[in-house]
Amino acid sequence: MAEALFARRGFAGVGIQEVADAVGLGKSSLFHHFRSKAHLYLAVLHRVLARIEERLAPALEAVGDPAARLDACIDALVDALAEHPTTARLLLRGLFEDDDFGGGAAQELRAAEETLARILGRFDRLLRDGIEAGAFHAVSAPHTIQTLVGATVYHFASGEFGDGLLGRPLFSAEAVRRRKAELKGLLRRGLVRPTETGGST
Amino acid sequence: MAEALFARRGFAGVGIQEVADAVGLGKSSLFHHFRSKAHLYLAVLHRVLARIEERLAPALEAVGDPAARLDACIDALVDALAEHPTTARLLLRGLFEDDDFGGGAAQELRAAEETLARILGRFDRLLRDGIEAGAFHAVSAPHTIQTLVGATVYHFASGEFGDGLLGRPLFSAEAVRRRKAELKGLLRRGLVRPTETGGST
DNA sequence: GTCTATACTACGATAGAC
DNA sequence: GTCTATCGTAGTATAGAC
Repeated sequence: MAEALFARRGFAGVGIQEVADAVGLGKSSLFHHFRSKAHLYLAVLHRVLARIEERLAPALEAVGDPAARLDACIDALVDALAEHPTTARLLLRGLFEDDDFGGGAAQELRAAEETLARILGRFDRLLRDGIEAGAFHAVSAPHTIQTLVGATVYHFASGEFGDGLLGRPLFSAEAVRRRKAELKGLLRRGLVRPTETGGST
Repeated sequence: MAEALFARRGFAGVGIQEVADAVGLGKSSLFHHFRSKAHLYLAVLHRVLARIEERLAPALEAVGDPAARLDACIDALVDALAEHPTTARLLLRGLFEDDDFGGGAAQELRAAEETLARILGRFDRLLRDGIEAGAFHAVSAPHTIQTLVGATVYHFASGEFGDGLLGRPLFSAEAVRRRKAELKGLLRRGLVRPTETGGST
């Protein structure tokens, strides 16, 4: 699959030939389905973003206690990223990489950017609502989003390095479960304001 | 500088020609200083890692209250990453990217990996010491390191995306100052255990 | 230590047969 | 819709003059 190749080595690091071999076609056949390499790459990226958005939608649209909503979002995001080892890497590349797509695929680029903006806009609203309601500490929403992205997307994109650090595969069921627990624990203590009724001690 | 080029577009995305033009030399002259493109890239990466280690050393070697040491490390790490816009991007690539350096530059690759391991080993010890001393909550040290890396390295590597999210340049003095404050606040509440004397409320 | 020239390969992309 | 063949460019790397 082209997705795995681009996730591992990025837009510039993968050749059309390689993709063609992986899907069992000739180079030229790929150009019949995608006008250029940039179109192919952006189509793959957008598909990943759409999948994330779909997985996150229920949790992001839920109503109720902000802290509970946040927990649900963390669970959904981690589940979405842990589903395929390629997802986080591709997403991380889309976030920080500054490839030159030549302007020919401007429409596909904007489609991906808009999907990303929709997802982040909902996270932003969740955080701001929670702060306004007094459920969260008065943090900066953008900075918290960045921390959240780093703690999830980067984590599952860290590949062999992450495996070595954890001492076990990043995508093992145990490591995924632990990631959720660690992250929710940190946020519950660090972001959620203690309620009046019943201290934690 | 080659550092800026590799930071922006990665190992595969930059050509020797481009680097040569940037430093005002001919292509062939570069091969006189570096045996191959991989050697050049890894030399750049290692230099960045060494710079980080140098900047972090004082904070990591300090003694005293674990919470204060952690704060000092956050400050030092953010300062190091904020010094040049290329540092975090190059570092992030080194962490998650899986380029094929052809095995010819195995020695340079190991040198970079060892420097990275030294830095992370010290962070690991700081966290474990703090947990053992009862100053930190009983979190997973590797997971916390991943969160920390994501919250710092990813953040300063996020480029235009981060600029847009924050509404101001990532590397502006105000944004850097805010990053430190947000991060230290999250960790003080989320990682550091409240002391017996004097609750926060 | 830097240059020109070149070898050789791979790249993205196109044309046209089937 | 897939193929073979090919174009033009750019890639890494080497050889050898200065």
